[in-house]
Amino acid sequence: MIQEERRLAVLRAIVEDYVATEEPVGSKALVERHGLGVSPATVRNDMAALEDEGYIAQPHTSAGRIPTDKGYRLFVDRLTTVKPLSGAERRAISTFLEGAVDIDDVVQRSVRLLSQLTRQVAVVQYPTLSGSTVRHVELVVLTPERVLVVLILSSGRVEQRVVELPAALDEEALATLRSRVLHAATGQRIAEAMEALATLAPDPEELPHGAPSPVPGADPRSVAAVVDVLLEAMSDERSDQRVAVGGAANLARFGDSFDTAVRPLLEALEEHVVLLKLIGEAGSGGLVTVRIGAEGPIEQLSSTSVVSTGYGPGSQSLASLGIVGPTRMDYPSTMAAVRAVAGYVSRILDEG
Amino acid sequence: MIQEERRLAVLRAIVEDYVATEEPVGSKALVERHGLGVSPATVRNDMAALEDEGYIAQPHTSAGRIPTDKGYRLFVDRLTTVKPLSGAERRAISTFLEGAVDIDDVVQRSVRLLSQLTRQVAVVQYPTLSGSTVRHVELVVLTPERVLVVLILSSGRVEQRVVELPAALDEEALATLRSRVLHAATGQRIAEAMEALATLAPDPEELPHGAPSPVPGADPRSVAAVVDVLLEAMSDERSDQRVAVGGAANLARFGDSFDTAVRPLLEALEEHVVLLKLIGEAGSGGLVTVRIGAEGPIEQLSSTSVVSTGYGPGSQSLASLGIVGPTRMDYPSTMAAVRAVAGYVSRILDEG
DNA sequence: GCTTGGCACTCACGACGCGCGAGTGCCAGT
DNA sequence: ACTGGCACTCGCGCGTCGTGAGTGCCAAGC
Repeated sequence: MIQEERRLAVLRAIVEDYVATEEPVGSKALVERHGLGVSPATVRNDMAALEDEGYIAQPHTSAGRIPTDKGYRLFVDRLTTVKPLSGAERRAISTFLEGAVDIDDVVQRSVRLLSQLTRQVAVVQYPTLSGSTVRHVELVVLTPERVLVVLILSSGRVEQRVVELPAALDEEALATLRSRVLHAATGQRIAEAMEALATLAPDPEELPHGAPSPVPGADPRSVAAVVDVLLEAMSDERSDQRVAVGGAANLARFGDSFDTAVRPLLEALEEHVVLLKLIGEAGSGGLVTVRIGAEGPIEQLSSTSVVSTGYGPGSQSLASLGIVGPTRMDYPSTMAAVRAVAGYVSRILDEG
Repeated sequence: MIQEERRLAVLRAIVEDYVATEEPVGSKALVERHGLGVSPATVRNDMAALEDEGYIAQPHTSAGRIPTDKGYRLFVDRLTTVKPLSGAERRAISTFLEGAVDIDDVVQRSVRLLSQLTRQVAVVQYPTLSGSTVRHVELVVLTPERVLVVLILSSGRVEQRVVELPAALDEEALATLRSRVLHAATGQRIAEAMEALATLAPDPEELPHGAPSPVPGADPRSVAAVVDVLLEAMSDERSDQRVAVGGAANLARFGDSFDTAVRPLLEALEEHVVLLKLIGEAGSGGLVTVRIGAEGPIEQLSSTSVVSTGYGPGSQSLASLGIVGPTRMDYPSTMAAVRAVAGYVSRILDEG
């Protein structure tokens, strides 16, 4: 075995041992637990070299070594062997997700599943609207002045709003409005649907005097109210940033460093926008992104890692899901779990 | 001042000081910080008496005293002076809740608000279905074999499900079904609506042979599918136990006793059923329930207190909301905040 | 030139001991 | 019934010290 090769083996062993024991690992323990076939002294030399290159560090002089962020990075990039999930795990995933009744349920189950599989804090973004198309729009009369607007998207998401009409619409006018809206929106992508809808309720100032109303027989103010609500629902401002979080109890396993690690993370978990930044920008199609320590966008979370990926029907990536945990985590298993859950969820979205 | 009276004053002072400083409070500090008008020695005698009766305890010999659960109980029952919210707080509550667009939004905003006002972990139950009535049911055709069922309740909640029909329904059959369903359910309370709906899709075995179908022209299997979904949506199994949680970051302020207090609480926060048991059984109509320490139903949470109350439109109590925190908390302010938020939310539900 | 055994060195950690001081309980005096 | 005085208790912080895991380096060996 060549030197360079063994050094990497040593690094891998250090990472694995440290992840398992949570304690700095020394040269002697290393050769005992892994069949390296060399003496502790040799390992010590390798460790000194690895330390020079910045892959490992010692918390204080004459203690064992722990991997640095750079060390974890190398480990993840070059030293991980794919660690397939057990059959039981795969079965658990599929049966657990099969039972979901709607998209919200899928997301909630995924969060739970992910946090249990990885024993970390799981974060799942609700599918974004922007990528999907409008499948159906329905207007339901509640009272003459109140209409329920239902928006159904190809992602499976259903948004509903109640609109207070400034002026009552009779059945006929409503039927006209319904058909115009359906014609404008159905089958379109969100952005296109929004443009088309906007023409139904033009700004009165811009309309040439005496020009025919886009929706004959209906009070323009009521039409505008309905359209506004639809546009608002589509503008994904709210839905875009919805995330589900689960497994916060796993934070208890951080054990040490409550203030430096757990507290900022707890705070971040409440800020959904921040969470999205964390797990966003994820690869898709089986590509799992790993962000180690300070590589992430948030300074306070420099002692945590993020493992995330995109998911969505087909091969598109409508949203992200992932986990947040200590840099000291079992990357191979975690990455496998994240990838598997994303895969199953994507498949379910395909079917829905 | 009579003895008995002063003893209570001493207990109140101990509670207030301990809540403020988080440290055992001694006799000398007491007379200095509160104008008790007696000497430390006298206070010591009173403290000894209070300790005999079980209201206070010392963590170890010759340390200051801290209130026991029994002490907090007496404090809450007899010694709290109503502590009205500041004008700024009242304004913050109302403007923050005004902006809500639907019932989910109201709940989420309430959680956030509560956790910020009290600096504790806030829990808000989504309004229960059982107390409310059916306002509207709509059937929307997606494809000939798929129908979207929308259920709108007086509580403002909207449930929607997609039904796969075993056999296609034509427009006419669907119209018939729609009118029958509306007739059976609209305006009824949930339980009544469920009974009425059940008659629309009777068990074929029980139906006398040749009897007319309740919904002529529609395939009974498809009718059954739609009715089943409606029944399921109404059976509140899912909605009943939905809760929103917020302010977990405030757990960081527990400081000491991570394992005994924070960990079990974190675990409980994930179990919505457990949470409901915690904040449930709450008084309504301005009555705030306080559960101190081991008074609660959950053994592991014996060092936490729960302050909760019911809320809902009118004076009914559709659901509960409250906070969970250390037994050492500022009860007067917390109770005021919980009561105020419940009041505002109830009023918003009235208007909706 | 890598590897290995040997050896002196370092330093975190837990145990032990000690003095301080806040706080108590009790008693005698008013 | 309250108060001042006084002896007593005991947790806490602090410095000391021994232990042992682990290191770095060197000289010998393959």
